[in-house]
Amino acid sequence: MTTTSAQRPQPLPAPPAFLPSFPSYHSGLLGPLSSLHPSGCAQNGPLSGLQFIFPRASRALLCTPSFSGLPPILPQLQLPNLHAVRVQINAAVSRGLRFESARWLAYRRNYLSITINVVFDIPLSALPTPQPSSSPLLPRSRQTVDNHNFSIVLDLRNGTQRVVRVKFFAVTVVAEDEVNGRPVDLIQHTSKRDQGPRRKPVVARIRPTLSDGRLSATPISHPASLGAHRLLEDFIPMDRPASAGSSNNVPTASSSSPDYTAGLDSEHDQPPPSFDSHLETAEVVCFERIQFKRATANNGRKNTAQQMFRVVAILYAAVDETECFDGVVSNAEHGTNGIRYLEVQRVATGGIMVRGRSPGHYADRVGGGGMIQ
DNA sequence: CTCGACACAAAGTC
DNA sequence: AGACTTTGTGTCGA
Repeated sequence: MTTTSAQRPQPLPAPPAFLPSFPSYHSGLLGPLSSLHPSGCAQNGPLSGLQFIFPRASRALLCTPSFSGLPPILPQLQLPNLHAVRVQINAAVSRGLRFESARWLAYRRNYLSITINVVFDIPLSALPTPQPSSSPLLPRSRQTVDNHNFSIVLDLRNGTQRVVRVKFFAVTVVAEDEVNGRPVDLIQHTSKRDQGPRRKPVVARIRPTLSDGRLSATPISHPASLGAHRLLEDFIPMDRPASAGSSNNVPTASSSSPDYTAGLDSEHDQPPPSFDSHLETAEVVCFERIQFKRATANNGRKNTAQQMFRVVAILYAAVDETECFDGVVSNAEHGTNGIRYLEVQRVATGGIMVRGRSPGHYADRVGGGGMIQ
């Protein structure tokens, strides 16, 4: 049976037309400020878990759940002069979620876009030389970490500590069960969707920006702005060096490169961690074409526990693996070329209900959202 | 029931 | 304006 336009439900409804009347923030680190980003994106939220981004020009109003973080436990990030660094991860689900019946709702087969940037809160007076003078015309909030060395204080098994130099920073996005924290697979498609490979979101290098005690001055920007590193076609294999001419605009995945397209195709193998091998780093990383691999259980069923997932953005500090051999490291990933990724901080959304079937399946149910079984 | 695959069609882009 | 691309989702079989 063919699908007619009359049968085909409308795409995602317009996000809520109301706006929060007061500003609030991504994490507890932030102070009060309503800001206008250089990109032209003002940002407010959350209001009852809502966060709004107002993109430049005529793009539709975006709507994202707010991400919140727990205080980092270990390791501690610091400057060479031992000045501690506060970290803020700004993350947004800039596409793919609806807010319906007072909860966030996703469809397993619809794409999510997740945008991340990272701000280090450091008094500029605490920065050792060289000061970030390479960009004197940029606002302070746009200055990056490039000219500075950061270190991680690593606890060792013998009870002492070691200061380990950070080679670079990286972020990734994962999902988990809201209640028990068990991992929930995310998959990333290429533009070929079903015809192309699928795999876990990569661990992508990122260049944090610096804030002089004004973390909220650098909100997340829309991925279309600021030259965000858009991980659209980012299917470069872990061990293949990035070519100098590689471009994110050129699809790199194809059926002729099967060696790195296995990804999640095998249900029997746990997919290995994937690491973005781009030498280029960006201040904003956007993971696009992300899907939940499975739906939540008991969607809308009465008298059953509604399972919820959450999206988690993680910041890693990449260090030399040889310096971690006797370290007490709980959350870390092994990279390639002797790199170890130590988790610095993570932020997560609240619960998201993920529907596994088409919207039409739910449309004629009571309340438009509940499966009554 | 769930999930992957195939398919159609609307909207966006070139 | 038309072709092509992208993506939401209807449907079906395993």
